[in-house]
Amino acid sequence: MLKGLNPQQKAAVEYLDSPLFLSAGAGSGKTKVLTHKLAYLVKEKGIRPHRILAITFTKKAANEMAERVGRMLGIEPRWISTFHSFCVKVLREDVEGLLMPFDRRFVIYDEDDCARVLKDVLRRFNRDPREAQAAREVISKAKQEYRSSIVDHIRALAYPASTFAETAKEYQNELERSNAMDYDDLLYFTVRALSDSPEVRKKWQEKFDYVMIDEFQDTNDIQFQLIKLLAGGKKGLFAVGDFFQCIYTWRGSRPSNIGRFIREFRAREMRLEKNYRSMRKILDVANVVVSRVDCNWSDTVLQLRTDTEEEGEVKYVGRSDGISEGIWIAEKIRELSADYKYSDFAILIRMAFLSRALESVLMQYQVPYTIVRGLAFYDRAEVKDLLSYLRLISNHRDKAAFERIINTPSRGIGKKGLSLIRESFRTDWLQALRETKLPQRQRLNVDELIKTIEKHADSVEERPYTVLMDLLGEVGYFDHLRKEHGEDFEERRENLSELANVLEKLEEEGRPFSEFMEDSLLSSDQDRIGSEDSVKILTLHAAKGLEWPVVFMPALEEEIFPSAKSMLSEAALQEERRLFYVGTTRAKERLYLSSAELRMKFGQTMSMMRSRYVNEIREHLKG
DNA sequence: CTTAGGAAACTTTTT
DNA sequence: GTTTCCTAAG
Repeated sequence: MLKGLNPQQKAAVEYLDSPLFLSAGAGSGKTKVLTHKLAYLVKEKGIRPHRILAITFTKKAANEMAERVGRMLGIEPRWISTFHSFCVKVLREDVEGLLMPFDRRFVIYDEDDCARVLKDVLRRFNRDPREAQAAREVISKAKQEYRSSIVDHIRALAYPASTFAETAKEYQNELERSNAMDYDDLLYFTVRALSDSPEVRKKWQEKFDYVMIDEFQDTNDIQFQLIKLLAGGKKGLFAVGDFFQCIYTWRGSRPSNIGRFIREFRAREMRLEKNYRSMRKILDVANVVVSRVDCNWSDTVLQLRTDTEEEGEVKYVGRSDGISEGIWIAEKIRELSADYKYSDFAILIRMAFLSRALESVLMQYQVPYTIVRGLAFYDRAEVKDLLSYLRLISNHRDKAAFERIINTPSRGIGKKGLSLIRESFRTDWLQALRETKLPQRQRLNVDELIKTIEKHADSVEERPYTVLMDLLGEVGYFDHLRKEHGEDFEERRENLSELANVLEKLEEEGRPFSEFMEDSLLSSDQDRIGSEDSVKILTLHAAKGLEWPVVFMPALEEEIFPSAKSMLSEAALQEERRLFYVGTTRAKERLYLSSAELRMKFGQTMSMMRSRYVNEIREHLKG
């Protein structure tokens, strides 16, 4: 289990005397330490694999870790997962019987569903539904900070955040009536379950002999709370992180959790600074960037070292506009494609909209590419519509699903009809649909819908594919598509047949529909990176933890990277710098930086200034 | 209630 | 350049 590890890695694997924090620089082999440590605990220390809990940042990291450990041990430990999917497991077992307004079949709402609910609530309070985004952020933050009363906490905030207190209350009521949780709720209610019930706490504390957490710099308050509850004084506690790669403070990460972990758990601290990923020139640049990152809680500056003799290449080019920048990238990829596969290339962008220009150029040059976020498959309107039908059929309380499909295809139910139906809601939407008084034409349409829902209610869980195929005809969905989206009807039908394929496979394997929904909601962008041989285009955030032989970082321009909004605060600028560091350290052999003088933004051509980061590393660039 | 047309906002980053 | 929201006529 210790073979192939350097002395520092080996020390971290073997150390068991107290909780341990491992500060692991980019490319220093932290995943290796995590997997070897897990295997070591099982093989050398006789701990049973399912008594080890390992929490990772993304599902992709969890799967990879499980697979690697599986190869070493012959079995895959059961408890390698993300915070969110771990919480779902806890809640499915223990949410009932805790005086909580959910039952174990609760569903998870994505941002779209949450926005739907929030907009409706805001409208009822005579407020602008466009505030939904702001309200969502306030509510999310309050839950992440884990206050005993979310509503009181919001009321006490500074204006205008405080005005969302009532909104938050009603939003939560609506989620509870739908038996639905948002992403934050998964953590919030898990922590509540563990803190409120000594029995539940004991059960989960005793389940694990050893707890390890990856990417610790990006944990938030409530996640720290959860770890504390699970730790329950055990010394088998191991966290790995790198302050310099903390890039999620905007959504609540607390890099200070590192210091807190060391203090509160009296953890031993170890470091890994030897880099096994990047060639020398890339590391030189990364070290310049990292030396400018403020880190006031540590006196030792991170300095990555490597033994490799190979130099690699770092190059910067400036181009006149976004298109010629794209052309330069496409030609470079062509030139290098003699020595590399397409999947060896990644283009890392600061903002999603930057993928547009790149996309059209790569298409012209016939370079196969995959945009990792773009529009995710499950975000397509037609896919969401049909999934909402299935959701409503399986959970008659699902408000977001109900509102999505009640008038899709059109049943003549508009604002008026919808508010009548909402008023009759008592137990679920099926009941509300039955009891609402409606004009005759609408009544007939709604009766059809009720019949459809009732007909499939018992089979949707086991036979989602069969139900989907029936549904398409019964509600006349293709007619609706042809009428509403004549131009790209074919494309949309393709998407639906892809959904059908997925569900057919699910049905054949005998996996339930709810499990499928859960999986797709808890997977990250990274999980959607396939193994196909194509150039990957993704945001820097999505690139965290990944690596490629050749990395492009285009659009290095002021107001893009660093972003305009980050310039308002020093803390945000610091985070941008860390993000730039994360970007440069994704590259193994070649790193190509570029910028353009003119760039299309909001459909207008803007004149851009070269990013400060390019100037800072100038002496390390050639060309 | 639907539809068409036009204004306005929109771009950080996401489990 | 695109999506989303609003309005006024049918």
